[in-house]
Amino acid sequence: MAYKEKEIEKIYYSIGEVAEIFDVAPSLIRFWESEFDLIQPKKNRKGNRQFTKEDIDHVRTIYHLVKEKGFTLQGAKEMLRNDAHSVRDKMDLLDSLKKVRQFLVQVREKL
Amino acid sequence: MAYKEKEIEKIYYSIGEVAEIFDVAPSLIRFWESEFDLIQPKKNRKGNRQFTKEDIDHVRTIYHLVKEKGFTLQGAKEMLRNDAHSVRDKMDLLDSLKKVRQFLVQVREKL
DNA sequence: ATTTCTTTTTCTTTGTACGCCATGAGGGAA
DNA sequence: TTCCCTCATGGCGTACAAAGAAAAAGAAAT
Repeated sequence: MAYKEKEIEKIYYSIGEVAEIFDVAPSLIRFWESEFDLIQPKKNRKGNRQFTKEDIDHVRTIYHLVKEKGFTLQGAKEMLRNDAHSVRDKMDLLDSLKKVRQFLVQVREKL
Repeated sequence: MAYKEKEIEKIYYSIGEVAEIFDVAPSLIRFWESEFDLIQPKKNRKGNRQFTKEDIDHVRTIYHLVKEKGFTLQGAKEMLRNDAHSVRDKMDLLDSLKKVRQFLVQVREKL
């Protein structure tokens, strides 16, 4: 299982691999990179992008805002202006609040 | 000041007045009405839209999500799926959280 | 007060600019 | 062959804006 171990511990991921993770085209990853400062993968001397897990997590944040939450690119940029790291957590908190409210509404309806 | 009193207590507002409030074109208000169930102003028998203050507040919610927060129309619709009333409040809470975090980061930097 | 003319506001339908990518050319490295 | 690069161009749908017609509201004159 040495190979598998190596896979798990892989440091860099190609743009094709990243694209596959999110089921999007590589061109979209490149486009987002051109739009968002948050995405800045290293490039080897050949020019190929090398994504770390952290880079991929940044892509995940963009994906979350744009594809799941429905922000425009401009809106996503605004969201990222202050705090890039915890935006996803806060959006999830927002969802939690909505769920809590939903629950309370149901409780009230029972009374 | 009877006239002014009457103005203040006005019940219905025209689409032009509503558009002016948000500094947008009347056509945009009509378009939003066609897109969002939340906006459903009464129409007189001539067909002219008559917006109550509550209707205007619904427009304000759409404006907030689309023009200030940067949601796509689809994203805004998703936000409104569960709870139309308190979305604005929650988004403001989100902003508050961001401000609190910003403050804490600054405090940490001082140490 | 009423008629006439002009401007404003509204309506629905149709048109369109731009955001958000996708595709293609032309090429390099493994 | 396959995956990657840059740069240019293409294209589809979103998000409105414009066009055209009709009604209403002023304004001027009688």
